[in-house]
Amino acid sequence: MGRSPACCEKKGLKKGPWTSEEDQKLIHYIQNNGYGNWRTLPGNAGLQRCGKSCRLRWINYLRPDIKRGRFSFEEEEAIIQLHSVLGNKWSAIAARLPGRTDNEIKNYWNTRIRKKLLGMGIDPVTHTPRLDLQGVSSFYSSPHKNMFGIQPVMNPELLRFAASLLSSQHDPNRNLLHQNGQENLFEHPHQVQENRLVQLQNQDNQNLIQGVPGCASLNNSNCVSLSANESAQLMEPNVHQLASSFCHFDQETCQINDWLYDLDNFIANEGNQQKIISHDDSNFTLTEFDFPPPLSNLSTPSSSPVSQNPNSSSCINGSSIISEDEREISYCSSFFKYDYQ
DNA sequence: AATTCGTTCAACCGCTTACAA
DNA sequence: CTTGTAAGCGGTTGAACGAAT
Repeated sequence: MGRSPACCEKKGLKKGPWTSEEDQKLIHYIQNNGYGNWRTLPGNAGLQRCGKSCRLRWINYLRPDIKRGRFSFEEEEAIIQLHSVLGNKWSAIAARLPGRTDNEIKNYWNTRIRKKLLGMGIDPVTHTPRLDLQGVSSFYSSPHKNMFGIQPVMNPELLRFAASLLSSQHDPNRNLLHQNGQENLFEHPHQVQENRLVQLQNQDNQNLIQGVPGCASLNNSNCVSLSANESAQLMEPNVHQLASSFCHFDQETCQINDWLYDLDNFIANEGNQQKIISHDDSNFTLTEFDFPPPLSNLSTPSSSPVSQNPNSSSCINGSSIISEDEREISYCSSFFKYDYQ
């Protein structure tokens, strides 16, 4: 492919912070002429900058529709959810957060959210509990505040469950998951093509649980079971799983109020599939979605607002973070349910 | 008051992608 | 099909700032 633009290598062009005079020149020029050609823009606008620098300055700072200031809690939550699906696709994430730039989100992720997740024992890359940490499970299940003064924010049972599933991937002999039955259970208005319900038997999952640090409390519980094939599918190493990490955090009282519904989900993305392990009062549910087109084909800039409703479903596909079109694309051809009680 | 350390974020750099010739 | 160019993207850097010592 081609090299980077030669304009960046030209000598005599100014680098570094922009002055207000330069800003005014750029704003004035774009307001009158638009920004069709960044290469020729600097010369036409009377700026001693390369087009790349002008573009960046406009997009990240001068654009009139930029929302500046602190990220709201809803925005932060949206970033985490979107990152769990899209990874470091900052521009794709920014496209779903009106008024925020990719650069701003990237910075915010690297300086705040990433540290927060690490502090809570969550791998910010995979969004899974960091199993390398000793006693991570007890960390989550502790009724006390952790070292950061924040109460555990995730459903500890869900964490254990996800940790169990994760751990089983390393040992094919630990196929404790057993498919028990099927039935149609779910019919979504968006043309679900194939529904599947798998009731999971109560099984002795000692081996599985013992393989997970801190999961002893699940001994004798009724662990779910997948077929070997399905288990292997779910446990692909490249699966991204979201241990959705934020909750109702009352900034005034500095207390965790309750589980967000969002917090009871792990979301796994694998190729064109998304798997969500969710939890309600008595059941864990594994939901599997097919994405006919790859994620990269999901629409770009959407003006759909970020959900402001804390009660909205955490299912990424079902939230308003993703546009109706995308939602339609995302809805699945198959639906698995694994009960865990 | 001076220095050190940590954090933030604007800007840069290098690479990839898209597209036209 | 190949090549060159512009635009876009993500990782990284470093100046500025505030807090801690």
